[in-house]
Amino acid sequence: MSKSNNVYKDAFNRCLRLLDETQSLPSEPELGTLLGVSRTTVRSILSRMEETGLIAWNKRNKTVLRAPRPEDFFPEEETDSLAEIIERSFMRRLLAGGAEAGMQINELELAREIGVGTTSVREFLIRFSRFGLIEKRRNSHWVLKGFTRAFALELTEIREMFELRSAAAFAALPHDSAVWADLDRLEVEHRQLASDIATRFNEFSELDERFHRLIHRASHNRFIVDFYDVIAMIFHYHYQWNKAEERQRNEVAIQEHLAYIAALKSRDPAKVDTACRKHLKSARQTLLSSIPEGRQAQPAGTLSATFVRA
Amino acid sequence: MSKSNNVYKDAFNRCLRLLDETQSLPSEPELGTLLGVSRTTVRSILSRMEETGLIAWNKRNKTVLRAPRPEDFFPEEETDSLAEIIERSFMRRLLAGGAEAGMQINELELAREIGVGTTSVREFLIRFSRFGLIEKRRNSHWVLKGFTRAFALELTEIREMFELRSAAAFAALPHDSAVWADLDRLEVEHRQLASDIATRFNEFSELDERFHRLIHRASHNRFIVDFYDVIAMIFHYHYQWNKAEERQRNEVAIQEHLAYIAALKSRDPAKVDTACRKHLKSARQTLLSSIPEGRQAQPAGTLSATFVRA
DNA sequence: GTAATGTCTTTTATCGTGAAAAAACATTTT
DNA sequence: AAAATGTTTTTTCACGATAAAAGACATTAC
Repeated sequence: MSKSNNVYKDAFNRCLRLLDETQSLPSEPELGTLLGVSRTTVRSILSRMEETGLIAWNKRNKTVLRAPRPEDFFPEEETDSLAEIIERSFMRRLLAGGAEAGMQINELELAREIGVGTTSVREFLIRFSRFGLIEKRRNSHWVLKGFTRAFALELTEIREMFELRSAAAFAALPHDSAVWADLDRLEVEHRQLASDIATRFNEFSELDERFHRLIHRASHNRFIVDFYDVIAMIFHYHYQWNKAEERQRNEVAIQEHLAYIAALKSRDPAKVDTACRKHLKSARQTLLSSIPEGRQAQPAGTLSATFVRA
Repeated sequence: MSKSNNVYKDAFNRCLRLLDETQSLPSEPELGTLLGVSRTTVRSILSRMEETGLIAWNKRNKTVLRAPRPEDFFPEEETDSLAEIIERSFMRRLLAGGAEAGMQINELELAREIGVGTTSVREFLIRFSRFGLIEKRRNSHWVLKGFTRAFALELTEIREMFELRSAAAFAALPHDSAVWADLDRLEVEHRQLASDIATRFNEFSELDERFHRLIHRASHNRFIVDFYDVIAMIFHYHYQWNKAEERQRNEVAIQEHLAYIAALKSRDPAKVDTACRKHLKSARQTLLSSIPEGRQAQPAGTLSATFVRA
């Protein structure tokens, strides 16, 4: 089957949305930059749009003929990259229960169950290993370390160390730094979300990530910045997993963020430290409360073969 | 060509060295544990040893017939795993000069030059990416970030954060913890090396790694423990690269380690902090001094095609 | 009956291959 | 001549296949 053309399909869908806004599309290189793909892919997209009567295409002229209809779009599930598919599938198994620490992970079985090649699974596992949830035995299988309380505590320990340092660095940034404008914009977004919390509370997790990434970036340290990938990944699945009291949790977090932002703007190290610690403490609490120690295993019969008892 | 049998060859060589010490070899499972390989590999080894007249093998009886000769060993270079070969080759290019930040890394070219498949190179690059020296552009090539002064500073910043915390945790460990015996043994080894420094100064880097890993382990945090892989990797190549004043540097480091060990044994947090800081400071100095900012690029003609100007 | 050996099965490591996508080069248009 | 389009080449991504190595099961030895 070689390679799926999800890059093309995803870019095509995104390009369709552009059609609503304009009468004619920009040049090929410009479209490429806009969509984040090469000109080769742009031309494939344009070809199909011409074929399906969406545009008239003649050299530099790309006139929009009609608005896109739902059936013009490629199905959502065909636009995901293999890596995303594998990650989702793997995380579902990991969080579904029955995945206890010490179990073996079978590459071949995982590949079969997801319906992909072993190479993709191997590469995924290698990439995934930096999250500290799995470990490789030399010349042999992977071992699951488990999404345990210990894991959450180790993760938050580093997070707190890194964020306190980043926040201090942030507050020390010169007045003319561009980050202050970024922070102002994020503050506005926080206030907007706070006032619409009843309907939009599920938009918080995305805002949360952008806010913390901005702060971590102030460290100017690639290891700190990169570590946020681990946190983001865990929180992403954690948010999906634990919907209990989501609205209230997010409401509290927004207020903590606003206090945190105010402290940063004061540029007073002590205030920053206090606000940061307070928020990190409740973030840790939230994460820990979602990990019931001694999670019950599923009946053996329904247990997927991906994770195998050692 | 599929898979090389380097596991077998390496284990065979190690098993040859066992022959000197005993009259007869232990059971197959026991040998497997000893050599860190499966029984399948053990049996291959025994088969060959029988064929070449090294042992007489009949079921449980594995009698040594003669001492191994140099020609019995497999050549060293055939015992390396592909990952090691690729890493060495990659690092040589990286440190050889001409590899400037921003250059593109070409998987296919790298694979061709080393003489391996692209899959192995891809997997290596994914694993290697956690060291922070390269970065992947989505759907595209890898970008070299360069072994620069900035990299060294970011690395040491994290190292210092982690080691200070680990050292404090170490000193707080209960008296009956097994680590104190480990520390005592390391202290003895340090003293021995110090007295033989003239001839054995090059053995320090291995001792250095063991010492720091022991300390980091006291953090009981997988992210801290794993991060030492990054440090170890950089120092490993750094030691190979920068041989200037190696003996004197190591002599100083040993004394700092001994002071550090004494501080740990005192279990006085303030003393530990001071000794740790002092050592980390000179370690950073050493690393930084080996990175000449604005390293000169080689003439374009001799430049390997692995790294390509963007 | 425990622990070894002997045999068979499964999994991992690596390659070559081919399609998707990017990138490079050549040509045309404004 | 700068920037677009048209064309060709190269690289990345993903797969199935195969030998090495691990692991599981069956049998034998102590």
